[in-house]
Amino acid sequence: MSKQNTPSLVVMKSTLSRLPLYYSYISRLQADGVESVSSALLAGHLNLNPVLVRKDLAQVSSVAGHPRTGFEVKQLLEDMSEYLGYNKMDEAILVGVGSMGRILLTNTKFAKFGLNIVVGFDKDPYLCGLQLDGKHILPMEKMPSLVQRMGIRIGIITVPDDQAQSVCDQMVKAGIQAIWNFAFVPLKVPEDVLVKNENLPSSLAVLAHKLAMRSPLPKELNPIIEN
Amino acid sequence: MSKQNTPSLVVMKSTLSRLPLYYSYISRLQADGVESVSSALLAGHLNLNPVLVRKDLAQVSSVAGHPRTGFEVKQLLEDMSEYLGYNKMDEAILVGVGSMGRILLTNTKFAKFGLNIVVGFDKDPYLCGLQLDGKHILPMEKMPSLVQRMGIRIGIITVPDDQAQSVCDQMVKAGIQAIWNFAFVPLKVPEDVLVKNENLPSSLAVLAHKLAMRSPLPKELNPIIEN
DNA sequence: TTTCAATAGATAAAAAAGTATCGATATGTC
DNA sequence: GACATATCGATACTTTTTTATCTATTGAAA
Repeated sequence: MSKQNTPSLVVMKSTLSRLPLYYSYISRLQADGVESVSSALLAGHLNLNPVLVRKDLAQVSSVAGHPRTGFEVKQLLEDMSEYLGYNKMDEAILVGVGSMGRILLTNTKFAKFGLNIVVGFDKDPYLCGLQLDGKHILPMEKMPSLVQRMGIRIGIITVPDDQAQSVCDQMVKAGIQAIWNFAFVPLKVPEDVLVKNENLPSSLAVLAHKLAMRSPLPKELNPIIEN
Repeated sequence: MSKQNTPSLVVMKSTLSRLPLYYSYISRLQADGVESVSSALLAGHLNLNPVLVRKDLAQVSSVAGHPRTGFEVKQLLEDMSEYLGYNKMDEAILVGVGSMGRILLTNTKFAKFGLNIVVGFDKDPYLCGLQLDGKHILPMEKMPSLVQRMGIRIGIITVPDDQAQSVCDQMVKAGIQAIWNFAFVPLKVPEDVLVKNENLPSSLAVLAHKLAMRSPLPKELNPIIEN
């Protein structure tokens, strides 16, 4: 679907979560010198329905795909990059420089996905002042002013569960508009603040339950792949 | 809904992913001495629709909720525990004792959720032989025999992306039936192997896109909370 | 040049997930 | 003891997401 066909301006959340997968795979294709890609190929590789992939691509591609060859890799990557905001970097702060916080803070891969975690905060005085791969760790007190001064909109919470709500409140007060929450507690936020929870127990529940269901009946024969 | 009303034996995946949230919250209630809980209370706390919560609970609760008071906390926790398999521990191995691997390997919280990561594997000879919080780290070569000997069915992949498929293949060959994949690559597996992907870029895409949409139009007024 | 298989795009159907509504029923209040 | 009300359970409905089907078009091979 090219833009003139009035694509639905509202993107499906599910589409959105698949796009990075497409992007990642197509990037690798490009690195291998491949110049065009079909939805069938993508679907096959990602265990998805080809029609679903086609519809997803239609949402983001600025040009129609060519019958018989598919989509041009270069153009498609540009469109997806644009669409996902991988070009214009979003800046974020992170609170809680524990083990998980460190992983996120020092993971260089986020830059590729348009996220720049500019600094980490922690209440531990022994951590404050240190740097991890060039990322400063500052005391919590400095959070509000930095957020405001830099106009930062995204906050990442990687503190222990029992401190998450308090940190969340401080973030909101400082002006943070979107929170990526790695603590396994629901956060209470004002209506205009966005929260995305990352929770492993939920994922695990799905996996474990399916595995448990498996034993009695051999069931279906298609590979079951969950994102 | 009590069991006699022929509850749909197929559980919604979405229900399954919410159950741990209920469980966690209700556990805290119990710790506070609360003895019964209503779907409205749960819903309010978790930003969900009360009807949705009620339907979820109906799937797992062995007894009907009481009008006016809701569900008995003790019984409900037992039912959920049973349902989610938090009682009977699943054993798992983990491959890739890097930063992420270490978090999972040493996180004591998984035990509460019915997962026991018994050992970590790594190809780095300097890591092998060490222990992390009592969890041994062994060389990859020992993986197949251990998996077979202990009848382990779950494998966790926390290696760099470019090694994930290879590790996956080895796991499958060893007899692993379900894989929890923390690498950001799709895994090719036989049709009878279960894969659950954990991918941060997908989550990020949803968050970032919603945030981007936010700026132009102030839009809705309800808090937007994603799991 | 003609034929043909692969592919996109569009539309329709189905499945999954979530929401609204209503009557029934305990529980506490008057 | 009657009544008001919070809550459940069931049904019906809506929305979202996925899948199926059909047509047109294109590029490559015969």
